[in-house]
Amino acid sequence: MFKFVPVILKTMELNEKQIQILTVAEKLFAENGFDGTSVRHIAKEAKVNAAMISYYFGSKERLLETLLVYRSADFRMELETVLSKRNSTLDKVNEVVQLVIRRVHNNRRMYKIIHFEYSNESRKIDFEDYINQKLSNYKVIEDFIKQGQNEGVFTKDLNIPLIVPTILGTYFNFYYNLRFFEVLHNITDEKSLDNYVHTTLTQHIQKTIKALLTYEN
Amino acid sequence: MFKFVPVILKTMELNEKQIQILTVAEKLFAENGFDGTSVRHIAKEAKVNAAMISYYFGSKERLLETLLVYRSADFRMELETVLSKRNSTLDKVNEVVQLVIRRVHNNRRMYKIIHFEYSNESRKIDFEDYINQKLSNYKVIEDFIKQGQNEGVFTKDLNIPLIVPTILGTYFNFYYNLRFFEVLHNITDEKSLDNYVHTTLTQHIQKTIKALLTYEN
DNA sequence: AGATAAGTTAAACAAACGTTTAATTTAAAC
DNA sequence: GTTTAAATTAAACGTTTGTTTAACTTATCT
Repeated sequence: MFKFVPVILKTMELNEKQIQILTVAEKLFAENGFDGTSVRHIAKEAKVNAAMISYYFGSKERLLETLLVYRSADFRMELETVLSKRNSTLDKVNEVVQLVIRRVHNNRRMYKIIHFEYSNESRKIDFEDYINQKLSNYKVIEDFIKQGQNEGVFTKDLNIPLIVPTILGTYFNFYYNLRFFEVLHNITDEKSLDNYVHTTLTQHIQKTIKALLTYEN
Repeated sequence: MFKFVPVILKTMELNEKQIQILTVAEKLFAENGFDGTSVRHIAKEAKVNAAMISYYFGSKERLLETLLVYRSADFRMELETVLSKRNSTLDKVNEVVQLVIRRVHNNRRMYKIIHFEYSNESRKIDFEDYINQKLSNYKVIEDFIKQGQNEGVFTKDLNIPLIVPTILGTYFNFYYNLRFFEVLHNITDEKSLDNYVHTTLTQHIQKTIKALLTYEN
């Protein structure tokens, strides 16, 4: 008769096996792209039968959507926590940059998938959650910068919507050309990559943003 | 008996039909990814028989390699021309940024393909030309910045290899999230996109880089 | 323990993939 | 004008694709 078909709701109660599949899928999607990754490849690496993916997620596309929701946790809260601390405005800039870089570095695989699939018109993936989260985060940043401008700490002549792209872009252009930069920077393994990102790269971006925010022509 | 198989040499003599195929392929690869684009799709859009692609390029992968070589013209020369002009160091910064952005914006589709396929380990595409060109361009930039430091115009405390990623990254993070930014910036068609990139976005990046280069802690 | 639902599997499905073949048309050379 | 090579085509090749089916095992519940 009727068979049970698991439907993943907004509540997202995922069992171990589902998380296992999502983790493997994220890795393979980021490495080989969505179209470059087959359901059988995911299944093999996750040590499950290929039919389990249709069974649990409905389809390969719904698997990706589930992954994006699963990884899109509450970044806005973290952001507001940092901004509500009682330190100087310029120290807050440092902390925000550090937080953002730590966040995107941890989720770099998911972001790579988004960057590639989001501008793909033949894809029917639902990116609404991603966009709403991005807009919400932007508003927090915008408020912070306008406040800094009113305090007289930041220059008035700023293109606020382009500040976040400078932060994220520097990171991702580094990441997307990693095979080029690892030669220049002695990055040999995951650990040295983490270390480089969290020290040298973060410092470069912090300095860039502080310079931009305080630059007077 | 033996059939003629065109081999594309370093000299790259491409006939009209080959260029037609390359142009369509570039568009589709950038839109749907390498794996998301089928040979039949390219053939249909370019109005040639699908077998012509194997006939002219050997394989789908060799088609991509040919495209990359075809698009990798002499950027280094342009760069050196700008840097040899007799204007101020800070004006040169503006000109270099403008040149770089114009260049990557014109070739944004090719760069998108590279960003996605370059970090794809299952791909056997040959990126040697791209890497060598990138290294060569980096050396020119490095020399210019060190010279500016010696002149006392730029700060000594700089991470030179990360300056180019800040320029390119800002552009590409904007481009990869275009569907997000076009809402904020009133970008409706190709023309308004070009205009935005060559004025507002370029100015933002110019200011960012000048601020960074002259920033003293 | 027996009944019902959930989980798991190998096999099969049609569709799409990149590439090759062989036949034919078009162009170039003499 | 005949010959030879290049260009073009439809059809077929063998794989691989995402998904479904139906049979089976395991777990849950009364």
